[in-house]
Amino acid sequence: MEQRTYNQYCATARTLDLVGERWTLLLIRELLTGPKRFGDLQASLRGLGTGLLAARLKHLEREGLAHKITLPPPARTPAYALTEAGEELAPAVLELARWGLKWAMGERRATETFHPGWAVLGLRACFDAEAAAGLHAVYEFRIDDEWFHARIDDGAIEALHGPAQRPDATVTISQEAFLRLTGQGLTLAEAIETGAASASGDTRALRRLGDLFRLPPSHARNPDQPSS
Amino acid sequence: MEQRTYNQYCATARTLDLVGERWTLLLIRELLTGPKRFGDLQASLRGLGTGLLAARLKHLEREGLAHKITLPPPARTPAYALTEAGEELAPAVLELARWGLKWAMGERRATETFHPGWAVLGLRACFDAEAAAGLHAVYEFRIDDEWFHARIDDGAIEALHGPAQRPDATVTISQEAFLRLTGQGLTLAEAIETGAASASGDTRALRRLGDLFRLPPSHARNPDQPSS
DNA sequence: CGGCATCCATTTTGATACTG
DNA sequence: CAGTATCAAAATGGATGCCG
Repeated sequence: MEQRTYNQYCATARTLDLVGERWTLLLIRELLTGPKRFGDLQASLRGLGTGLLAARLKHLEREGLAHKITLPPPARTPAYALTEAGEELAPAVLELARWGLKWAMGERRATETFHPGWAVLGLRACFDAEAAAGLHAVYEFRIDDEWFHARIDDGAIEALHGPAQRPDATVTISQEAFLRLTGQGLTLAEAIETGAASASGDTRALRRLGDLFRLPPSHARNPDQPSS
Repeated sequence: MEQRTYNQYCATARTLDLVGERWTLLLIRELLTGPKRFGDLQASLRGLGTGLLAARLKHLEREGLAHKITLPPPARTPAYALTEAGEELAPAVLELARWGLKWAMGERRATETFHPGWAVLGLRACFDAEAAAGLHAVYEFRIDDEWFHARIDDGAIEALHGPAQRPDATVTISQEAFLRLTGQGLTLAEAIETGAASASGDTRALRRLGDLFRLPPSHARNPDQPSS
């Protein structure tokens, strides 16, 4: 299958031939925060059946965007990770995310699922390199039972699933509060005050955390309905 | 219709709900070089039928990404143009293009169509803002019977379909030669030497032209087949 | 748990014919 | 031209069932 192509000698069209089918870019989004297991991928992507997921993963493997790995001990379980080519789709995915933050985000709809990893990728989309000048710090985020870490090195950020080895600071927060943190005006300081979050570790690193991310001004027009 | 949604409270997924369907991003790509008429859009997108094209345009209108306009006199014919929200998809589309230039371009396949407008957008994707420091110039490109112009203002570039009002320099070139110019190592100077292109106008502006665009090193793995 | 195969109802698409 | 109507082919989704 998968013979459907735009048949255009155009870089955009060629890219969309590879990653433009339904679910594919969301699969890549999932893998951008680190390797994931088959079941975890499916759990994150409601509506994507096992058959189509297997087909999409095979496609990504065949095209050299992802590969099957065995997680390091003690896990030793199969998982999927991005190749270099796959990782390099990050700028494109983050641009789509930035556009969505500005033009399409609004309120969460009742039918919509949410996973903290998406917001962690949102951190990357909102990262302000200038604001991070001179900063070298590793933050750990514990959101309900999912842990993430972000490593900031000057103007660069890396945001991955899983605990940090040696975090400079740790933030523990409920998924619900984290959602408001990234999606709305709630600041980390406010979340801590109200008890929705708690933080520990290097105080200087924590003070800078709030300034590292900059949400684009929202111009979303239809915040509540899928608009037909 | 159009009720199919990922139902995820995620900026990337929301964006793909709006522009992730087949043809939609290519439609936006077409409009990024300026307003286009229904028929011209269809001519650029082989395989897209009139029915689907009409549906996609309606969708873009409903979502506020494009709108129907009447071309200024003497044309006075209907066309479609991007709104501000639509224009702002340019960074995402250009990132997809940059990825494609690096990882998916290779040789042109026998079945593939090509339109100069795509390469003009490629100029934007390859534009090197640093190299354009201090430059303010308008270039006109005449590629077979299609004319384009690029306005460079320091680190900014604008690349649109249609003639320039007052170009500083004009380059006339065959579509075939233009293709090699952007897709391969051929330089403008070489093209002019071999007679494939001719240039006129401000000499200083023309001399800088060749340095304004930087192709990413190609890592394309399967240059010739749609790979199943 | 990971992953493929199968069957089936529903959508989406592609191609073409047709109308103002 | 611009756009609708129509229909066949393909992709999707959902539910299983199976096998290591």
